[in-house]
Amino acid sequence: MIILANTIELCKEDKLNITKTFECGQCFRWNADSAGIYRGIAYSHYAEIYSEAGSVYVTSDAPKDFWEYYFALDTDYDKIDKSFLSVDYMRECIEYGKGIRILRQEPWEALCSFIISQCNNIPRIKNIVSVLCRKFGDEILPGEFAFPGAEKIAGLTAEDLSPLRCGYRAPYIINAARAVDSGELDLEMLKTVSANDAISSLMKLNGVGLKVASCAALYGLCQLKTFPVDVWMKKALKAHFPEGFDWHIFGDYAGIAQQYIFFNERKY
DNA sequence: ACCCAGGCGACGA
DNA sequence: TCGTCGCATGGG
Repeated sequence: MIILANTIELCKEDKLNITKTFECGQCFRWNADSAGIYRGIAYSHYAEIYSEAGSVYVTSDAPKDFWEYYFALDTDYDKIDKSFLSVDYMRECIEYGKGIRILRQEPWEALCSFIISQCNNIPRIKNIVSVLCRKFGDEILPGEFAFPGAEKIAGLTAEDLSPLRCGYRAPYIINAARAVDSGELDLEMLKTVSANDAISSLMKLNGVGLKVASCAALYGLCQLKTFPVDVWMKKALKAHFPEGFDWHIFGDYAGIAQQYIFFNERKY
């Protein structure tokens, strides 16, 4: 039995749709039960989150401020959405994805998760991340494990990760953890530089190319200008946008446009 | 048996 | 700069 401190009303559900936000492919640690209650852990805070009667409620031991930060509730999505409407196709994407918010995930967790994501499918990514946490993360509540920090993974070998069954990605994970742990790669600092510089720094890691670096920057470094292009985005760009379309037209919040397009293409 | 999955890096042209 | 291929693993 898990005892949590308190339940808060976080915001109205027109501002935050938890199903879309958790299922749009940006995170791998939140799962709903049959009643639609999401359980997961962010920055070592376990939470239960649900929507009811027009509001989103959070039960956790973390203050409201923390969840406002995590869900980026200070960001004006209505205004940003409007800025995308110069591109015709965005109207249907925004309509379908309304209520998605780009989470401010823990930087190392985002980087590590998206290294795992390469050439993989979402259920298996979630499974590998789950085993990683259960095997190497701190048990913050009975049966609930935090994402293991880079300092923890840095002390392991690729063989130690064999229970994950993550194949050739294991050495990439170890190498990235060591770079972060040693300070050679300063993820907090990369929040403060340009999106392009952040991506370039991430791409110095073995096994981190443009796509993984873009996802780590967008989801873990608050770099909303980055626009990850994967197979789904390539498909979407080909099908719904003119030849030679340049996504930079979406400006400083291109990453949010990307999420709408991606979600509309995959149709969760 | 094949093919693919929110890719990457090495290689050859 | 471009296409091609191997890389582990598991599911359809």
